Amino acid sequence: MPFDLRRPERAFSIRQLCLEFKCTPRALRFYEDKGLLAPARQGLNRVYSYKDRARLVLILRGKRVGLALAEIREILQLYDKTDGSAVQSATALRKFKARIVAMEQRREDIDHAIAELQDACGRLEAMLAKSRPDLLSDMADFVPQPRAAASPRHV
Amino acid sequence: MPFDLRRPERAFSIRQLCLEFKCTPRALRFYEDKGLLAPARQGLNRVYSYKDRARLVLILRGKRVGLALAEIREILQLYDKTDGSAVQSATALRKFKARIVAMEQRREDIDHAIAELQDACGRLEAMLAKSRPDLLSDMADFVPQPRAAASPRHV
DNA sequence: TTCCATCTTGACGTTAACGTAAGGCTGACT
DNA sequence: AGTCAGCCTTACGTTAACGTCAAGATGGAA
Repeated sequence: MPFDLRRPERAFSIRQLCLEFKCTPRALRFYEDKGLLAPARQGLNRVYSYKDRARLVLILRGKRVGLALAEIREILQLYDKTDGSAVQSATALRKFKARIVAMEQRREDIDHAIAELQDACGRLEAMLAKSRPDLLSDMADFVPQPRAAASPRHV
Repeated sequence: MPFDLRRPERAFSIRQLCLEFKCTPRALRFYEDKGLLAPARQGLNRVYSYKDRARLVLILRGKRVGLALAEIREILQLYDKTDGSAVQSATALRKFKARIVAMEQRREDIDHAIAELQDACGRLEAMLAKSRPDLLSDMADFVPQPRAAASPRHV
């Protein structure tokens, strides 16, 4: 037992993370190549810490919301530099705020899209309810919100 | 006056749409190539109707929320087939609902991301308020909403 | 008529984000 | 000792979404 196994979950192999997050070793190495991750090494093998794992969570979430790896890296670097000089922190703060604005814009896009899809669903259901109600029977439908709750408060 | 100019805004040249939506002619032709748009022609030239313009709005929004063109096309085709057979409509309905679920997942991702960024902002601002309050003066800050109860400090 | 801007259709180039195959190290079994 | 799984690096291939010429049609202004 070469290493601390009392808390075996404090370190992860590349395979473990890949299984957990449904991605491939190639992807993780690629992120490393691009400067988004920097796992420790045990010989040649990569050893991912909890911090690395947390970064990976951020990376994958960033990807899901449509950010490019370069943008995600920049955000992660801002996090890293949070304890730098005051001027650096001020710069970081500005960029964070810009990011937030952009994100909220995307959220509105998503709300629009959802509203439109729900609208289409509503029309389709109304149509089918008249013509072929039998086809509606096995649908796992939660009724689309009574229309009032589109996107009430902008956080 | 070759065409109806009493409502000049009912038809658009490729350039007009590009200016309005900040994209390039190449992009619009590309979308056409991929089956997302099908503008009319006047000779060789493309003439975009209001319906085409509406489709473009959907396309661009889809892009912003991270959908691939192929996915957007599928959604647009579902809209188109809404008036097809009942069975087709039922299929469309199912797919719409799946889309909605996926979209709501993305919305949660975005909410997470925003929350994290705001948390980082909060910490940075607190830090700067103590060390260099002068650097905070010119920031266009709306204070990040009081949130639920301050910020529960689990990373 | 000539010229220019704006449109068109190819066709090849580019970037991002990996996939995939080739060849090699290394520790654990058998 | 062999071999096998799992990791490594290197390097070329692939897909999406366009960008970027090149070469030609066209309609209006000088």
